[in-house]
Amino acid sequence: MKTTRHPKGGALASDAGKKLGRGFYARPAEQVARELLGKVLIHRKNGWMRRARIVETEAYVGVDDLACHASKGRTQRTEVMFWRGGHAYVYLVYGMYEMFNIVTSVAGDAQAVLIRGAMGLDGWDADLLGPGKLAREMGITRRLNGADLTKSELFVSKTRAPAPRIGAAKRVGVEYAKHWKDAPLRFYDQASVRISKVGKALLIAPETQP
DNA sequence: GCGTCGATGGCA
DNA sequence: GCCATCGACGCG
Repeated sequence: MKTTRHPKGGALASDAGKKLGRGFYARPAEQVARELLGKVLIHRKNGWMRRARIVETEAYVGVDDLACHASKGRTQRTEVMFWRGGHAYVYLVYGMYEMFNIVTSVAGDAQAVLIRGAMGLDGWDADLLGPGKLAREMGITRRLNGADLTKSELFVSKTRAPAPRIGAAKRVGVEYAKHWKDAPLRFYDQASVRISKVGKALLIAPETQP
């Protein structure tokens, strides 16, 4: 892609590629979480855009998954998780960090993928490893809760990326989730420099293709 | 490099 | 009372 770069990193918004469509998101969270690795997340604003390659995700697989917010039921906070796939679910944790998730599957089946890490593109040298930092640096706030990624200025590019070598591990910060706490639903690109909190003990056998 | 701890506010 | 977190601080 031919791009004009912003001095601090980022590129002209007009150079953004096509958005992934509903079909991509209307599938189980685990599959979407794997296939999001290597894809490019874009947030356009004021004629410019920030692009980042996704390197780490986590799947939350529905009301039966005790780590999934939707397991608490359909509340004001979890409402968008019950919408059809492709919407942003953004919420606040620990009083200061916004978590950016993408709702997946069909309406009524509350699954979502938490975007945990990415690498800045277009000369953008931000630290996007960790969900709190990623959302903050990409300017993703609760204002975008419920946004439709198939139509919004926030979206994932359809551009084909080389399929990364995928590692799986247990999810972070879900020790309370009883028999779900060790489920291998965190996925990461093994070629990525560093992944947030990937302890050796957490690693499951490497995998190859989404 | 690693363990511990506090910040800070929404939520059930 | 708990968090799908992060950064500062103390080690030695």
